[in-house]
Amino acid sequence: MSPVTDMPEPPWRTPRKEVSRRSLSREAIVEAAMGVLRKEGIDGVSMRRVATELSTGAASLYAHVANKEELVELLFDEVAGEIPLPEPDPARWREQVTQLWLDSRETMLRYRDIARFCLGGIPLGPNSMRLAERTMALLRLGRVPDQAVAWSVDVVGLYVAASAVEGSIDARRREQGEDLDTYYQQSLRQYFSALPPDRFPVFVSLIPMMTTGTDAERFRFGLELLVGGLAALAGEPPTGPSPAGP
Amino acid sequence: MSPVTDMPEPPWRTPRKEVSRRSLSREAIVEAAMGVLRKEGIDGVSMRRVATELSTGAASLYAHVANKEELVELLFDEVAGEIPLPEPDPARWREQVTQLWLDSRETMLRYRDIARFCLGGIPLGPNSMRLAERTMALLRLGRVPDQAVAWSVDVVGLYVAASAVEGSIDARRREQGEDLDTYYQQSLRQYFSALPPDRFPVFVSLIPMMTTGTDAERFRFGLELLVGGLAALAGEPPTGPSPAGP
DNA sequence: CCAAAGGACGAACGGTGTTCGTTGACGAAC
DNA sequence: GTTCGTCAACGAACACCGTTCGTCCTTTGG
Repeated sequence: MSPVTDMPEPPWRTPRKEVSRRSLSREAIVEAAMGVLRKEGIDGVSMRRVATELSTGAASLYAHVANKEELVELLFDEVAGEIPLPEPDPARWREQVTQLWLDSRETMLRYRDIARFCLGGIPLGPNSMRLAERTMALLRLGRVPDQAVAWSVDVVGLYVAASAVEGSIDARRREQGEDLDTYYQQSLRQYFSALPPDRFPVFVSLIPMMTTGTDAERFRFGLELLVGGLAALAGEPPTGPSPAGP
Repeated sequence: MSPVTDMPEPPWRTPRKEVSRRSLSREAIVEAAMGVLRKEGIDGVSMRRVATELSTGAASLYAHVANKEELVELLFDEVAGEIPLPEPDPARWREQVTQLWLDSRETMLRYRDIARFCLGGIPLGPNSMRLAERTMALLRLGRVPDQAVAWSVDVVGLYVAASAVEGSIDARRREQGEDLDTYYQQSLRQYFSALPPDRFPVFVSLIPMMTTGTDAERFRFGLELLVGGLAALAGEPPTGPSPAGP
């Protein structure tokens, strides 16, 4: 069409080599998708969008990836690979497992709302399995009963993922404009304040404490509830005044 | 087009009354959407699908509902209204709050994957607020510290919703064919068994316990971890051998 | 009785995941 | 060296999705 593209190939260039046609690969697709995920979140990762990133069409991806679900699985496992794993130390198992779960949430959060995948199917990729193995090893080192170990990895995984999803929503709001975040918080507080105190006495009286603390602090509160329960199952004495004391 | 529809109205019928045009309403839309939700899950609830159920077009819904998000909010609150609320009894607060959260999960599960909404924005409808109020009242009755009460409703809500989402996936598989469910379980067990035991020693050794128990049992395990933690914060003595003992 | 108001609705816009049929380049066999 | 089969690349299309626009037509207020 345009004169530029209508120009014949100059003779000193081999006419049809370019960048070697067979350039697409599973790794390239995952890498491109990770870039989109990082920039725009999981909703930005569409087959067309990823294909565009590789300057091709969506149909081309299906030669390397079964469908979008499989692509997301690959993405999640890539993220799971970035979670730092501790070297198990029996004396510090409780601290280590807590830190591991904190790191899990934080790593997921670095990739926006990728955690939504966890809640739609158990992660089974190699990195996810490594994570599960290490988690179970830590709990067993802490003398947590076997049945509790087996269930905890699922139960706590659910909680971590759910918290990461909630955190990603707040993070999105925060980055889309600092004002929008405070506006939202204010309108929420306003809605709460407008509740009829006779029908919601407890709720209204606790409004100040509901908007207290960051997502990360609330997450840690729940996490320590869970880990504390596991420690109790392991026969450890309860910690002193315990978390979230006033 | 067809001869049938081309027929003129018979004279003994008032020509343009039919069923009284103004028939759409917010309630009718929510009711229709609830029907679709019950039958096909939240993914089945599209504006077009709900409109078709009311034998109209999608555009007609927007006069009564701002957008799909608002419709889903209304749906969730409808579901929240079906959760049975206990009459608070100080002596049995722990049992009551446990039962309340068990009922929450079960009620959500009756409406497929509606719980996915919880993880995309805090429910603020009247029934959701009633639920939150009652939950906080129970915890306070149990002498749980105020800050813990305020955070628990969020933290445990996250866990309940996440577990309901996971449960809905299993439920879908179960109803789409009993065979498919057992096939999935078997192939999962097979995948686990094929893991190299030298790299996944703990995981492999615990495979039998990982596939043990129903979703509801696993949920209860985590729930009792959380409630136990809250009871400890309230200064109550720990329960005997505690949940999930072998 | 007429005019303003607003619900109903068909059509369209720009997106989505996925499939189909064709093209064209490569490696192997002859 | 030529032919042939295989398979990645790809454009087009299908069936959806949420939402908006403009128009019709009924209902209501004056």
